[in-house]
Amino acid sequence: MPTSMTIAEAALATGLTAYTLRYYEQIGLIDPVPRRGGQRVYGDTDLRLIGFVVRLRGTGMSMRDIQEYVRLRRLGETPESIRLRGDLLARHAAYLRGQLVDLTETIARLDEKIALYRAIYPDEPLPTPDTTVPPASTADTPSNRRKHA
Amino acid sequence: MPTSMTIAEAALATGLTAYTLRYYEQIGLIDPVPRRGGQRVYGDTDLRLIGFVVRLRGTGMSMRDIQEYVRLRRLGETPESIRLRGDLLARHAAYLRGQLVDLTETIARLDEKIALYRAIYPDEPLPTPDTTVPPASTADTPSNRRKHA
DNA sequence: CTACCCCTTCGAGTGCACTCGAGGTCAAGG
DNA sequence: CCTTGACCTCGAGTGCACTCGAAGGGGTAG
Repeated sequence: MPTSMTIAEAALATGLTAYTLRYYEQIGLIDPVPRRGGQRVYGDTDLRLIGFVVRLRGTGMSMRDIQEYVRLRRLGETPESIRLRGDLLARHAAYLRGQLVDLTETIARLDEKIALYRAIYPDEPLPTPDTTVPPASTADTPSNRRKHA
Repeated sequence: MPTSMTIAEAALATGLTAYTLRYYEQIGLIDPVPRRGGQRVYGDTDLRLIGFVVRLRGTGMSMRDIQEYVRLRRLGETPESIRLRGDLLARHAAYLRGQLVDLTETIARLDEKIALYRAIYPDEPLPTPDTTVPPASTADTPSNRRKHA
């Protein structure tokens, strides 16, 4: 059976709030969700698009560009639409590659500075800056992670 | 001779606007800049701190955390201040490592999707997604690059 | 039939990070 | 001396991305 969720369930599943889901639909960041008895019913495809949109937002694509992407999707599988979507995503990928470099550099600088500080007052046994991933503790107030970097 | 710049020059040098420099000072994101005849005179150390702050902002540290960092700096080289600064930076570094992973994953997914699109209508000779860095073309309207991701 | 609950729309409010304009000061050049 | 230009402060305005409350509706349980 195809999943079919209420807005509250979809909110749970996507990590967004019901408010935000309605807002995203209103501004065309996601396609209009089909209604039953006036109420939104979220299906698999809706959920997948939302997930993708959230990921794009999370990596800093502007609402405007995402709106454009979703608009192109609605046009169907025409050569034009497909080419433009590819271009849009390719541009964002290029942007992300740039970020990756900046990020790496910033991490290196921070590690240097931290090492300096620790060298002066090493109360804690320096936690060797390796490549494993501690569960990102900055940012993220309860219930609303947003904006990757 | 130590550099000493007007606010306009400092703006040029940091890539911020004069408005933003005053704003950052006002909210304590940077230390108060010394005045001569009422006008701000930016020296090397000011510029260096601003550069660091811009980098932190660029990688998504909140204004609040940066304010805290700068406040700690102003307390001088006490054990307390140094330890707390180290912790603050270490937390941000951990956060960035998390981002790095997300970013890498998103790039991989985008490349997949792009390859799919290109496979359907390959008008352009697929630009092999390698690790070199094309000059990040998304975002960045003239004069005001902001917010990394 | 009445509660109850979750849903609906609409419009207003919030917080962040700038961004700008008005009105004033000051130092250098003509 | 007077103008010019860059700077100053203060307060208000902007754009983004939510976030919320009020008022009302539909469907199921008792």
